[in-house]
Amino acid sequence: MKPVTLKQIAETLNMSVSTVSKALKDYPDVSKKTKRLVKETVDLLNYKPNAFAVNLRTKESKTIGLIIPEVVHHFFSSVIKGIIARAEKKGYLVIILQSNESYELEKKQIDLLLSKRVDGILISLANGTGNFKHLNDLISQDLPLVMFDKIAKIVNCSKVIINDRKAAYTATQHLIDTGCKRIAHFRGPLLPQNSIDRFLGYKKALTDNGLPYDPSLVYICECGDNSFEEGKESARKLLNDHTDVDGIFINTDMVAIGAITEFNKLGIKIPEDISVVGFSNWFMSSVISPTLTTINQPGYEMGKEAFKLLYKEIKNRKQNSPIKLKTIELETKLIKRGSTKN
Amino acid sequence: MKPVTLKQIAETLNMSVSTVSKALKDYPDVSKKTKRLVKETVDLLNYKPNAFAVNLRTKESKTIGLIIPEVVHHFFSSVIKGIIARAEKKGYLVIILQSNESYELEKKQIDLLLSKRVDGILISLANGTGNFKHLNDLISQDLPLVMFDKIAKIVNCSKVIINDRKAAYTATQHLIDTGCKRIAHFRGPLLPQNSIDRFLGYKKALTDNGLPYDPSLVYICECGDNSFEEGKESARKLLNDHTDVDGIFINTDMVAIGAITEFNKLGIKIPEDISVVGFSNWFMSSVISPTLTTINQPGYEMGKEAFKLLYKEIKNRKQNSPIKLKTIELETKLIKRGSTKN
DNA sequence: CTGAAAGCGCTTACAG
DNA sequence: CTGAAAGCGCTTACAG
Repeated sequence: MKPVTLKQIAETLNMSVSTVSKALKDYPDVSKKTKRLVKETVDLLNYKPNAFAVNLRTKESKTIGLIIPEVVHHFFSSVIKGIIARAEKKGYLVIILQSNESYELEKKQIDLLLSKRVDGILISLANGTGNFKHLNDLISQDLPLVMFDKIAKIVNCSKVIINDRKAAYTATQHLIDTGCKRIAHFRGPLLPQNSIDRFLGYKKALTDNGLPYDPSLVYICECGDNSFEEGKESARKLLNDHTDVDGIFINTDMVAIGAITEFNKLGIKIPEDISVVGFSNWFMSSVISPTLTTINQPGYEMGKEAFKLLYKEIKNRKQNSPIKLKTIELETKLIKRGSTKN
Repeated sequence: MKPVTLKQIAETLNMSVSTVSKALKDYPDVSKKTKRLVKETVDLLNYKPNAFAVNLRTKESKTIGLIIPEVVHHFFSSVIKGIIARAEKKGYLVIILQSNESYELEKKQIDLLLSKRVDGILISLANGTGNFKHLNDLISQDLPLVMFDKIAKIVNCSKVIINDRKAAYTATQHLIDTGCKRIAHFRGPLLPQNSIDRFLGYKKALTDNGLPYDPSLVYICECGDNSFEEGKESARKLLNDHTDVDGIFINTDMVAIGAITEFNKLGIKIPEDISVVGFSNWFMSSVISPTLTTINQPGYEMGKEAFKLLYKEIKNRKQNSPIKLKTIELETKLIKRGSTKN
């Protein structure tokens, strides 16, 4: 059963293809009667415009690309949900690609999306990405691009972020306020901007409060991702290296939960012996024992805002309106729970 | 900067568009020299075929649609990962849509994908879906369709499933084998086939072991999804209704973790007072305390297999080969942990 | 108000 | 080995 075409509608009605097309698009210079007739026949024959032809003519696909480091991840899957919810409302579909934190893959995927002629791209950078030519190429080709969460400051496009530095400062300040004097930091992998910013916030909170900054208290993740296992391992290392640490600010809830699990196993009391603050407010952080004090990171909203920005850029480009790049900073919040003292 | 077209390549080389096109596709009747020349120029000008035109000619989009009840979900996001990994290898892109467990949305999304002319559709049914006309329509339009996890047995298409009934039987048997005599079941929402099958497996294990089946021990989720809150609530209800229950088989790990959290809070000892078995082997089940005995449900593999089946169908249809529908049943496994007696 | 025509950028059967 | 031509199914500027 071949799909019905405009031509067939035209033939059944003894009209020209142009008239049928215009009737369907409610052109004002088509008679009411014709429009009615066309619409009836379209319903009757269950006509659906051939998207391929429409794309070719309009040079639009009504599809955007999304590149994300990892799909199986509480925060990112919330972002995805926000993006596709918003996109669907505006009639856009979302092609999703996973970079696995690899720069090489990310580059290839940008190319793929480009050759598919998506109308725009949303991206959260891979941890491995330290070179931004592939992104600047997009911009010079005038393809709307919005970065979110893991961004590169030097790339000249719209962004949706949180203030990682400020949030990390707040988290660390909370540890200090609840009596911690010797505060460690699990900072995650080296490259991504948000790891850097969270580290800087941690450091600034220390020095602002007159506490010495000690690099040996900062644990870097060599494996490249923020895993449960990493949390366990860093926790063990920390106990081995230091006996006086009374607080830790951890880059990500998943890692924090790993650390807590390990501390529980080793009989370290939280928060009595060591207080812990995580980051992201993953659902699980309210479930483990003790519950985890953390920073709420609004994933769903981030997805929504990122799509909204992209949509505006696509629209402006179509109307040749000037494009003003924008960086939206979403609010974070400290969620106090059982892993820190009252 | 407009994208480069075949025509421009042809002009720079003083060739016809046809020759350039054929050279690019390595037609055997084009001279080596021409091919070389064309490929050089293509690289030089950074030519990328216009996907819209290619789609229109070949009537293929090299894109498939994926409809999934919920993105923010450990099991489903693993499936997504498996699908896009496999799809990328075969040169297919994946458009992802979320039905929010709603039949109406699911129907609309099928329509959307149809009008986008995707090459095939992968779907896991919404809990709200009790009517299958929208799916049968796809089949009668000859669009490749593969269902996974939450399927409808009566729809005549390829499927990737686990044997929910058998897995539930194993889970319940394990409770019996470890000494439980009065076993409850949190069965989740009413409609989906896998809830039904897990319930049937539970029931059969009871009767096969000479234990009475008591409907008052089966808790149905009214809210329609399997949530942490539901687990807490059902746990409370259960304690209120019954004092002699010594084991529960729970539909999903998320719900089981809710229940365990509630039991922990109320001082119920697991597994001494009540043993608990979950379903899906979510990462978190190895982290909570006590760790959760559960059934491993291979999400990533399911995604991979589902795409492989769809790919084969797409290929066969192109070659007009006969299409043989297939149902793949993936292995599940009981993972014994701390929430059941040794 | 309606329709003929051009064209989007490819692919491919056909001719030479 | 190369190229002219038709056509995929639309949209839209233009003519009448």
